[in-house]
Order: sequence, then C-alpha cells, then structure tokens
Amino acid sequence: MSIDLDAKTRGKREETKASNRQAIIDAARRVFAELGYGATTVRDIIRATDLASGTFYNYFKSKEEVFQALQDETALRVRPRLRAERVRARNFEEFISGSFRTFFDFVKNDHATFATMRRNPEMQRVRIDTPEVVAGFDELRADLERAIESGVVPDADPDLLMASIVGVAFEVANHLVAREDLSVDDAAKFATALFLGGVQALPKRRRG
Amino acid sequence: MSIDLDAKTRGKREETKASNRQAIIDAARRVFAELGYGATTVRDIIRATDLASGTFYNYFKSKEEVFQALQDETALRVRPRLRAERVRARNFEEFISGSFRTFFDFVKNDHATFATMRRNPEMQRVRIDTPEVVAGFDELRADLERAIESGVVPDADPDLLMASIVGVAFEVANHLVAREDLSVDDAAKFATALFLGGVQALPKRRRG
DNA sequence: GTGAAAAGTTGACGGCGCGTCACCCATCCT
DNA sequence: AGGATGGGTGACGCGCCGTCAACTTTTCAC
Repeated sequence: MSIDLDAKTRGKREETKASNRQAIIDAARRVFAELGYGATTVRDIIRATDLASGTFYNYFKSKEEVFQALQDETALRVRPRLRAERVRARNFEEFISGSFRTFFDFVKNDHATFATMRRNPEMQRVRIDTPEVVAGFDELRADLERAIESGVVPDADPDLLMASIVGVAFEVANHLVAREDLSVDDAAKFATALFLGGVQALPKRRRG
Repeated sequence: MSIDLDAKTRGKREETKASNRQAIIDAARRVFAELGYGATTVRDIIRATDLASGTFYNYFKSKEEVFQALQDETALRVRPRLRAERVRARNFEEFISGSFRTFFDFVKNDHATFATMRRNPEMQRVRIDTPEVVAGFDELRADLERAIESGVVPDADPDLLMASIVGVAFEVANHLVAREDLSVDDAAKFATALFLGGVQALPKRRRG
C-alpha cells in the first residue's frame, strides 16, 4: 500500500484505461518523430505498444485524433508559461517581448515536439483548432483587445494583429530549429522590435 | 491545317502525353478542392479522368507530386506579377506595399486555389519547397538583401525578415479568404504599415 | 467468496488503395 | 508495309483500414 495512489482513488479499470491512452500517445509521439505524420499509419502506432490493433479505436478515431491529443499536451505545457509571462508584464512592450521569448524558448528547448512538424512534408504549421490551442489563442487575443481598449495599442483590427503575431512567431520559430547560430534572444529581440515598431505605425481603423 | 499547331511541332505521341498530364492535374485540382488533400486518393484522381490507374504512375509518383505540380502552376501565375510589382517600385515602401497588395489580390481573386488549402485539416500553408515557389522566395530575398546593402533597410537578419514577411502574408491571407468584410486594400495597408514601421525599429545586427 | 453483468481487449475479416508488371495496341520510323 | 518503341491498361499481391463476435478481466450485489 505504498505506491498505488491510483488504485485507491479509481478502480483498476479506469487506471488501465488512462495508462493505455497514454501508451498510445507516447508511441505516437515516437513514431511521428521517426516516420513523419504523413507516413505513419495507425498500425505503426499500435505496433509500438503492446496492445492489439482494435484497441486503438477504443481510444481514438484516427491518427489525426491522436495527433490532436499530442498537440493539446504540448499546448498544455506552453499555455501556462505564456499566461504567466503576460500577467507579469507591466506594459505592452513586456507583454509582447515576454510572449515571443517564452514561445521561442519553448521551441528551441523542445526540438522533439517540432521535429515531427518539420519532418512532415504536408504540414508546415500546427493545426490551430484543437481545444487547448484555440483556448491559448483566445487568451492572447483577449489580452490584445484589452490593450487596444486601454489605448496602449492603436485601434487596429485584432484579427490582423493576432495573425501577424502568430505568423511571425511560427515562421521565425522555424528558423530557430533549422539554424544553429540563431539564439532565442536574437529571435525574440527581432520579433519584438519588429512588432512593436510596426504597431506604432499602424493605420487607425475606421469604426463601423 | 488550322488548329493543329501541336500536331505539326510535336507528334501525336508527345501531344497525348501533354494532354494526359494536364488531364490528371485538372482532375486533381477538382478532387482536392472537393475532398481536401488528406482525404483524396490517387484512385480518386484517376477515376476523375478517363485513364487507367496504372497511367497515373507514368506521370507522377504520388498524389504529393501532383499537388506540387498544382502549386507550381499557381506560383507560375503569381511570380511574374510580384516581380513586375517589385521592378516598378521606386522605393522600399512601394516595394513592400506592392508585394503585399499583389499577393493579397491574388489570394482574394483566386479563392479556388486556396480553398483546397483551407479545406485540408493537416496543412495550413503551402509547401514552400517546390521549384517555382522556392524560386519566387529567392527572388524576393535577393531584392531584400539588395535593399539592406543599399542601406534602405536596417542591417537585420535577412532570414528573419523573409520569415516575417512570409508569416504575415500567409497568415493575413487566411483571414482574407475567411472574412467577407476584409478588403484587399485594408489588408495590404495593414501589413505594409506593420512591416515598414517594424523594420525601422529593428536592432542592428552584430556583424560576425 | 461467488457468480452474473459490465467493460474492455483481441485478432481475424471484408473492403479498398497502393504501386507494379506483363500484356497489348497505337504511333513512329525506315 | 512492318518491325520497333513508347506507353496505356487493369489484374495482382500486399498491407492498412475500421469493425465485430468471441473472450478475458474487473466490478458489483448478495
């Protein structure tokens, strides 16, 4: 009765359920990283566990769905960091710079996660519609709108502001994993300066 | 001897070869648009022509390869327009603004091309490594480096400049096809202002 | 503790897309 | 004309797909 914290709270049934799910996700992470998303099959994933093929479908409908689960796991790790960084920020400059830096830092130190992405020929960016990812974007957007509200940022189209941040962030992140000589600090400084400088120059939006 | 311009230059052999190739590409465009890239199979494409399944493989190795051919066709249409716009530009501001505007205009007026892209869950951006596309990027990059050389643009990392332009362009283009109320002009003004303003604020690069 | 019900795992199965290849026909060349 | 060449054809073997009936394990009531 020492380590079975699980066994007492939830029965053995629920326990293996969670463990199987995790086994599949872990196997998927490994296999995606090795073969790339496009080339891996559901069979490849299930073969990398000790489960039977049918079992896969008790947990996920397709490889697409496991992939989304993977992304949600990733987003779950980055989102709190980004949020914390935004909360800490005392002005808009810190807000932006903290966000870029945190994101780039994560990308650089978590190569493995992004390797799958890069190895895959048919997908250059993460899907942006898994729940965790969407939630993360929504948070950022809300903060951005608050900044506009309070006059710290010119009254520009929030959609386009978001699009620009996201576009620059992901595109620069690509170079961060591809190039050895590019530091997180340089990337963050670049993106921050570009964005902050750009925002100041933005045209006023005509109100409907 | 009126319309067979083809038949005299090249024999019937070459002619049907070209026509088959085009038939496959056209079918692919239709099928990708309807089913999305991920869901369509080589059989779907070939079924949409009156050719036999084996014939497909005389022309392309995989659906991936047809897709690249499709993209090259697209790039072939945009690239000259972008180049012309850059040549016409009398300063850096016109250079950037013309590029964004041309690209956005193309995206907005060529919905069909981008529908495939958007319908597909596993690919949010075009591949950037087909020959035509790469060539287009290279051109832009060369012009950018020339601008840096001549001092019009701060001596920033050209990779990151490119990444930013591309990131903003594609991300804003997404909104352009998704939103009815966003005009090419607004999008172009936004992207141009953001980028030009941002460039001015960029940190000097420490030379190696 | 026992036995029946519920939950979950297993792998075999029909269906289908894959890429190949032996066959065959249309075009080309002399 | 007729042999040679290029290339269209579709059947084939293979492997993956998602399903499902049979089986095993856990749970629960008594």
